[in-house]
Amino acid sequence: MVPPLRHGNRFRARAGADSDAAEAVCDQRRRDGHRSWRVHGRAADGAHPALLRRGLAGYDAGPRIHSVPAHARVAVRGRLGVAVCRDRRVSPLARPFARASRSLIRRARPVPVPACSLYCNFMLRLRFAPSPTGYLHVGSARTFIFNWLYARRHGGTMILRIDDTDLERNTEQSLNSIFEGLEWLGLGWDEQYRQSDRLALHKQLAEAILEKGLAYRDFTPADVDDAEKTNSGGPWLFNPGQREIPREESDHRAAMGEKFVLRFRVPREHEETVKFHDLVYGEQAKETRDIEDFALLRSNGAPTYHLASCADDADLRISHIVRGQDHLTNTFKHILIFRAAGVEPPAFAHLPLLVAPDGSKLSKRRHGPVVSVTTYRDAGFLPQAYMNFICLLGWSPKDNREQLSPEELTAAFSFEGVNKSNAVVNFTEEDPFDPKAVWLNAEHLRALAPESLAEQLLPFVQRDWPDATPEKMAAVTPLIRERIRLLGEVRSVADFFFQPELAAYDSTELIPKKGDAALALRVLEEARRALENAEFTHDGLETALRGAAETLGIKAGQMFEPVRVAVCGRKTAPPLFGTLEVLGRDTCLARVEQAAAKLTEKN
RNA sequence: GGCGCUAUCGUCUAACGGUUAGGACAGAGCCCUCUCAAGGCUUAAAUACGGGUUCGAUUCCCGUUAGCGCUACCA
Repeated sequence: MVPPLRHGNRFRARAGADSDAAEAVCDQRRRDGHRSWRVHGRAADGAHPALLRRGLAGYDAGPRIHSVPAHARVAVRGRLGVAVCRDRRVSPLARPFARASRSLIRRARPVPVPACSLYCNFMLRLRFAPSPTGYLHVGSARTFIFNWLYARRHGGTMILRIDDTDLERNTEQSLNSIFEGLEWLGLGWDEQYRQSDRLALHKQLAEAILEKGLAYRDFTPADVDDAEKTNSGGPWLFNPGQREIPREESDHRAAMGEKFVLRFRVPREHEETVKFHDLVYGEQAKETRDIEDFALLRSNGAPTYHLASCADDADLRISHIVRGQDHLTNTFKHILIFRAAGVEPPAFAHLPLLVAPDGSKLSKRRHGPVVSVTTYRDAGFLPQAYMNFICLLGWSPKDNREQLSPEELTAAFSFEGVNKSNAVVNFTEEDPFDPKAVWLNAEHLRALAPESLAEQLLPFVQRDWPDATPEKMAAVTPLIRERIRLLGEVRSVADFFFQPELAAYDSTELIPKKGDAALALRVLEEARRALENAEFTHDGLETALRGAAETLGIKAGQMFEPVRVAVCGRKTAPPLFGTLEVLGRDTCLARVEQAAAKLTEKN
């Protein structure tokens, strides 16, 4: 049986003996009757000194552990920590995920640790419980993020639980896609469970509820009730006759192998109101006469979502359930289950839904890949920008800030700021991304150090030009960083840097404003001379080309235009002198000569 | 149908009884400028509707309308 919730201790993490050393040990122990576990945090070289001082390195490495090791040792590396799971021993519950976990750990990126978690709060346990029936979509991602934010904000524990009780609809592919999405977000979690590993627990709870007389067996065959249910006008509450079957008869029929659904016996003897306080929606109440006798166990013996979810939430000591508003009315049923289990219900926070521009629910079938977070990843969104955007959907820091880093989000997050009405993700068929998301991404891109931006850009460039080098990328990056909004745009903005031969362009493009082909040719010839002799730096090139314009007696703009087209193959491009500098004298001369040839050919 | 939730510019949102209803994105215009961006300035744009309560309602209450959710042996 599920033991009642017990109040744990607020745990204050302490640094190791020498708080200035590059090693901090965080030794945590907890006994709750079900398991006890300890985590050793070992901060390797370069862990953030502030964290070491607070002794947080070990604990805050937590989010980097992607399994539930009974005894895990965690190393923290880098300025803000990448954890490496040193201990391969994985608890039986997590074993199915062990392989995925290792790859996640290998590829984990450092994640900023909020300055506000001054202690680890063992009371505070949040969970994200996706069901693997599709890819991770934006709404789920937001639910995950809000859970994570709240957990990190208050030093709690973040739990990932795969809700896969519906075996028929679950797919391995979907599971992978969820992990892919979460991996990209790079936020991590502390503990991980899979519901299908815990069926015994669910059955135990069902059993206990039946024993208490709070549930009954419904022997109505699955196909019978549908017709009656829908045409009866009022709400369906229960199948007639089934509630009253005496326990002995019920036991007997079950023993004889008759199929049944285990239903919760919602109290109907007298009027009663089920109440709870929602952190977002406030006081909620519903009459028991409006709640139907919902199923706990299906006729194949499998637990329903309601049962499995509550049993696990109780067993895992979940303190706050943060989930989509589509569960708001289900919560009354869950309260009833918790009550029947003899467990104090957790706190609830329901989140407004994310909807399509026409107000309909975001769905794969109707809206396509825009609902999947991997689409954003592939287009070149930065995870922190995506997180920023998604947080602003249904939540506000209330101080007019729009651009927030993950740390700032963590520090600012609270359920008070969560809005009650659904938020529209503004996309169209031509433009699959919300313009605000794109703008935020551009902002985050520019906030990145040039070196790390170059690093992120390189894989996108290499999709088209595998030979691109990090050095070249580093040189190009400053020229384009203000001209791209998504990492993926680098391919169309910087193509001429990486392409050996320029794509074909119309030679009339070379003709400057208020000029003709003859002028263009003169400009290119003068430019060639200038480029041959110029010092190949930004300033040297500017002096040379401006001088050339003067020699020809034309405006500087008329000079630059043909050169730009000759070198870039189009009129809109990054600033000219920097571009020439990066391209180098040989390439520039060759392209200018080619352009001149193009013009003469035509005449 | 029953029950529940929600309602501020095109979109995301602020204003928890007193504001010329604020900010951001997207749009328009101007400036800057070697093109394109970035940046700066300016501009247009909202309290769903009807009743109350109040000296005063975006804000509180009621109704209408609309949208969403739940109403499954899906989650």
